[in-house]
Amino acid sequence: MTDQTEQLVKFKAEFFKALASPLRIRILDELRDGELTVTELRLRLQVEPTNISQQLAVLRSKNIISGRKQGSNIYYSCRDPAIFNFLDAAKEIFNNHLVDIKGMLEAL
Amino acid sequence: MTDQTEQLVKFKAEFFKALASPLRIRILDELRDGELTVTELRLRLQVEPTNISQQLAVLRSKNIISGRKQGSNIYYSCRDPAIFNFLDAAKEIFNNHLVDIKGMLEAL
DNA sequence: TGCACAAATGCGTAATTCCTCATATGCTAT
DNA sequence: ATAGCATATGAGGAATTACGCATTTGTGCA
Repeated sequence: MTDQTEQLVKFKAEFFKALASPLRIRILDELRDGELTVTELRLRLQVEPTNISQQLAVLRSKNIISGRKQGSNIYYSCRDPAIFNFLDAAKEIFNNHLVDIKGMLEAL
Repeated sequence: MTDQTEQLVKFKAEFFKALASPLRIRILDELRDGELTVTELRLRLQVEPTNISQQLAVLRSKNIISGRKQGSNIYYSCRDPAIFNFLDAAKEIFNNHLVDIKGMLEAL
């Protein structure tokens, strides 16, 4: 395995890790329709602003979102709409058969 | 947010978490061309068999791979080829602009 | 039965992650 | 300047994860 391939695999893993959090997925889902501030996110998701900030920092560090500063607010948005396709593709895989969603729903 | 949506988000996160490991990604890449045993995987990846077994257990627990027992060997394979499309889709996103691959390659 | 190999499991430790609290920075308006 | 809001950052604890080692289970063969 070459160094470059190894680096690429690491980057892939980092990318997946960035998505591997319920709160971060919910944040990204909220950003589907456009940019939002921390305050708006916190109101919609009912989560501590500090927590929102930290998860945004994770997504920022992986270049998944970016912030536009205006006044005392920062408007966050997704850098690449392909991310949303990606999240939806995950759902497709669930629907296929990977996860026993049927069992999950029945258990509720 | 309904309970069902919340559960779905958790499942998504779990799924991404399963992919968020360089070793697990490498294992899946090896399984692209067909099933392999732990021994074959360990020889190809140069990793302790225990470690391989553990990562296979993670992938198994998320229903991403499954094992077929034959004699004293267990042949592992990916349950859904869509997984590979999924991994490749991640690469597409990198190529777009999410991760600064160019900088990464130059740093080598 | 006993031995050798394949694979899984349990345990211990170091590292990481999530979340909360407290504090700091930056902007706005008075 | 000072007060107040928006956001970020740092420290801490609880929970989770990764990896190595030792042990166990299961299979095939002498």
